[in-house]
Amino acid sequence: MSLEIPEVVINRLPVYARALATLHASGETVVSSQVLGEALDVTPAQIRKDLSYFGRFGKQGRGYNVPGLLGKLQEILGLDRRWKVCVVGVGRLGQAIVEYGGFGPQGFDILAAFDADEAKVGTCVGEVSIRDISELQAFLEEEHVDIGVVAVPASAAQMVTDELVGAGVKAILNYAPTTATVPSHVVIRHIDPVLEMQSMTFYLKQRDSAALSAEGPIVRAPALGGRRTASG
Amino acid sequence: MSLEIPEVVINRLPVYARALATLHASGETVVSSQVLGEALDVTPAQIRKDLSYFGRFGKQGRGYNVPGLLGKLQEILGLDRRWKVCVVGVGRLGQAIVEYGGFGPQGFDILAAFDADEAKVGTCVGEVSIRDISELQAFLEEEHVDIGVVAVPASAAQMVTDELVGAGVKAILNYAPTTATVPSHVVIRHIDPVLEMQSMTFYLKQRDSAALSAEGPIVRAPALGGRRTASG
DNA sequence: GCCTGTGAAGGATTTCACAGCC
DNA sequence: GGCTGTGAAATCCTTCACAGGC
Repeated sequence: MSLEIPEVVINRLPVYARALATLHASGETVVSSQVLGEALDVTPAQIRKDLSYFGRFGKQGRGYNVPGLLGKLQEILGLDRRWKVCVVGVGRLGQAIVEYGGFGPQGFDILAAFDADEAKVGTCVGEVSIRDISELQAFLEEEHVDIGVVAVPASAAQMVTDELVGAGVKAILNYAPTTATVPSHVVIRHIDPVLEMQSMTFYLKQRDSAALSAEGPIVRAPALGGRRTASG
Repeated sequence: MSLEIPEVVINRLPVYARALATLHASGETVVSSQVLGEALDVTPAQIRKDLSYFGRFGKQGRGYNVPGLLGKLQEILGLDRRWKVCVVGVGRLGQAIVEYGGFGPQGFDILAAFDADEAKVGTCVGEVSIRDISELQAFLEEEHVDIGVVAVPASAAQMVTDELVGAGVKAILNYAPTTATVPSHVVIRHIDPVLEMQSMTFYLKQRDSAALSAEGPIVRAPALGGRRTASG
């Protein structure tokens, strides 16, 4: 056992899981790789190959049991438990993240938020209290926080990231518009709508100029958005 | 001429451009692929190869001229002009997007926002007025909107996406937690922090269980966040 | 000496195509 | 007949390594 699993495969699993949850909610009990693939713009072969890294979940002639496969994927991804999250930076963006109701139902608990602004410290955003950034390290270690969310200005992002890593956080979601780097034993993902737009304009530009001339590079068609992603 | 350019390459260009802008702002005038790569966690060979799709921008023995390469990348990506954006859905998320100040300085003008809620129509978020969703099609065609941002509930995302595509929008940034699909002549990117977290937990789980047993699949180390989609 | 640009090599990922089973 | 699971083939992407130029 113990095959090497490509990261691209891991990134697609939550997408499959989400689609299965939707099917499940609407009462579907079986789905084929064909049908699932059409909904997600992925080839059926890719879905089957991806799943085959982890086991044999389907039935020939029928397809996959929806709740069954959903459960397996949740188990594989570690979504059958809850994870501790903290947010660093409570500006507009950080506030929106803390107030966004989408993390809790998916198993991610935002335990606390941190900021350097004295005026904010001690207040709350929703249920989450804002603490002084100087307490970050101690809190992370005491609470065994799993995921750190970075929502500070670009200029502070690497420093905050280093602090999170220093305190043993193993996964970071970076909303700051800069590339923070981490040691190889830590996972980091970047969310940046501007970068997404800036790569799309390349294709918009192609199309524009194609109307006028036959110049410019030819371009392959994209699939499965972003990162991504990659985004993405 | 006219080589096929991989999408992964296009997705990295904005990352390079952003790093160059930062270097430029701090007064640097030249940079080598080595140094740029260290800052971004990308191999120097990859940077050189990526750039080589578009031309020869460096000087042997020295590296790249920072403002020069930055300008070239902006030109390649179409960032030397402004783009028209509209936002569909003005809930909490849509509001945060419209109020976020980061798009304007990068050349993206949010012209309008649309919502189905009668109570919101006619009001403003910052400088942007909220219009009735029924006016979407007419507005898009009249204003030649380039990019549509989807910030509606998952259940409405595909319908809104189809409307955008139907009115000729060629690029879509989807914030809804669902996979909307588009015809191949349209580009779409998805932004979903929950999916990003859900793929990171896979690695967190690995680490946890690795401490207890030698079981579970071995995993390859990731690089360059997101996008992954990015995804991003 | 240092660094780019790039063919060629090596690896990774996707797709094909079909045996096997329901 | 329909569909999975999977080796093999094909494609795509990254890395190597070095010629060429500053």
